[in-house]
Amino acid sequence: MGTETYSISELARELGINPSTIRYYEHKGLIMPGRTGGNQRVYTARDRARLKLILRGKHFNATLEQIGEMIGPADRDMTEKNQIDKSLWYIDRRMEEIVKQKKELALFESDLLSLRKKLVRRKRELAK
Amino acid sequence: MGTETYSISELARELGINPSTIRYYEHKGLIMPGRTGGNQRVYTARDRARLKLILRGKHFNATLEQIGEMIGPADRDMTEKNQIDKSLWYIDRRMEEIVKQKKELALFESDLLSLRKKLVRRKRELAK
DNA sequence: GCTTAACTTAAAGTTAACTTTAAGTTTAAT
DNA sequence: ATTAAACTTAAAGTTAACTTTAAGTTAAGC
Repeated sequence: MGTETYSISELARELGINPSTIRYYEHKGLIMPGRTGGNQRVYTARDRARLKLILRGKHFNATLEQIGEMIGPADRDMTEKNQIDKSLWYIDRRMEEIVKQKKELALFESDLLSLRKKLVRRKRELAK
Repeated sequence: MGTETYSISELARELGINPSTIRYYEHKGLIMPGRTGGNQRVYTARDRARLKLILRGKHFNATLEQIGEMIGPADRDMTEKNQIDKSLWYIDRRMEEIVKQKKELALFESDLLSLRKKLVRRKRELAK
């Protein structure tokens, strides 16, 4: 029942990142896990989902700051209309960028393909 | 007739980057423009094409080092079979990554969409 | 010929995003 | 109860990719 929690190193191992990186994200305000009696960090499924979202965003060039703006502050429970509107605004901007990125990706792919062709042709020249 | 050349600042302006950035790429071995009698850099159409390729690669996460490996050294005229094979190998690796990147992009897009939905729902809750 | 914008180099400075370190504290296993 | 692994903080260190600076040199317009 939705009560599974993780220590920082479990989560880090699962996500393939350094525990320090997770602490760094916290330092930057992107997550805010709970603590045990002895002050050690405890991560919930929600924290894990946030982290995955952060990593996915990172994977194609969003800065941590942009990601923070999209997913909203970690502490607040997103109960304020203003905050929701702000997040929505950033999400919509990012969606526009995704469209652009898709186009750029296609262009780069075709650039690479034509570079590839050129190289193959040159190689054939050399072989003869 | 294919003889158009550019100064560093012309090229920088056209590409929307800092002249220092172009010098930095040269420092890293990615381009190697000619020089005037007075030692100032002269860029050809070929240099310009290389730069555009670098910028496009950058736009979605290739490091300068990876780019350098794909497009080959700036000085050599790509007349050596080994060098061509090396470039081809890196190009093919990058193409594989492009496929992955496309998938990730789609995943991120759907993550963002579901985050968006959640936010809209919560906003509606607050409004009632 | 003079001025000034654009260029030259090499080195230092900047920023984002970590990563490492040091010196201690907590938890888990025996 | 002891030991070792995992944790804690704050600060310093690292890396890539620039950007800025300083002290000159070259080129273009008048």
